[in-house]
Amino acid sequence: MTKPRVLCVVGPTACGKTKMGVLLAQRYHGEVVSVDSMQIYRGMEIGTAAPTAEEMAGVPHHMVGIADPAEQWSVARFTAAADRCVQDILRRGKLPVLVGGTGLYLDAIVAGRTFAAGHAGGAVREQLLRRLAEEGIEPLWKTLREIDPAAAARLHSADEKRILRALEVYYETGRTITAHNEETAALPKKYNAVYIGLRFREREDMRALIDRRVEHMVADGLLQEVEALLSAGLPPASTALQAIGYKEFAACRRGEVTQEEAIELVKLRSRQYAKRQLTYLRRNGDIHWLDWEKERDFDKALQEVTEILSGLGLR
RNA sequence: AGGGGUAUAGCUCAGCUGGUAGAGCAGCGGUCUCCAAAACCGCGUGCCGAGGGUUCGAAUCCUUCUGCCCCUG
Repeated sequence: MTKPRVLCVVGPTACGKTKMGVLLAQRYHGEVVSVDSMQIYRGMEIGTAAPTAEEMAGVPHHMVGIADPAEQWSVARFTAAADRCVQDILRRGKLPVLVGGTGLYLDAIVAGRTFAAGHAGGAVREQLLRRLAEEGIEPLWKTLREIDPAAAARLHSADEKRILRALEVYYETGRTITAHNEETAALPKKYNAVYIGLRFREREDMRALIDRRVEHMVADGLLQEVEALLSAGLPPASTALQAIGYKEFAACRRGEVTQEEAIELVKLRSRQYAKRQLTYLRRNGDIHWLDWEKERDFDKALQEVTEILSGLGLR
């Protein structure tokens, strides 16, 4: 039995994934599944550059603006929900087009990866956090070294998040995270993914576009959007408030930075984010990269992608 | 015009009494299996403003010039 085919559009922020996703969905009779940890939240359209109804151009989009920002979504929850969308699209005989800025999420969906028990807010996690606050990370890291030496060796002793998670998996399941990871990594991928990557040949051109885009967001009312979100009374630790643009303007509202400083910070964080995305994607050797020269030329890009895909038997 | 101060990495600045320089931020590279737009790790990229002098040896001391800042007119 052959694995179902899915099309993936990847790349750093501001490189045209949204538009390319729509063009490809139109061309190949598909539907878009957004794979973005922040676009999933409602009321954050401007700052996350979520596709507008106009940009969607009639193509069905999934996983965009469907969650309350007060909710805590995570990789596990997201991938489970997104995969249901993918399955549904396939069942209806259409092509899933996964458009994603969140590399980990996309990988997890394509691999059909499952996550071990335990999650933020869980009893075990809370207890570990308490231990962290009281004792610091050293004792926790040493504990991990006892129960899962491989994980302790792999993780840097300052990596609190992953050390906690590794311990959590052990306490929740009685098995080490190393064992769990080895097992899931050995499973065949769930989907036959074709990757199209968008990026700029020159980093400077990407930066210029990011700067321009942030200015547009501000002009389009990013501040008001943040205001609305905050006045809705989000828990301060919300995942949604980790989004670039929101945390900076929240600081602006608290009077910690001026509006000008907030704008510059958003630009800075955005380009650092884009760099991390590029790093993450670099290890995936299956990506068909399209490099923009200065400006984005979607007509030309779509033509190139069509050639690539027809070579793979997609029409 | 006179007096004082300052000039060191892309930026802000350290560098005591002489031994060819180091922090933060930025930048670059990387890790990533439940907060991932997150978290964590690694890397210094330099004609120390220019010229001259003292010295075995000058970012450091002396001097001239140049730029910037402050004060007095």
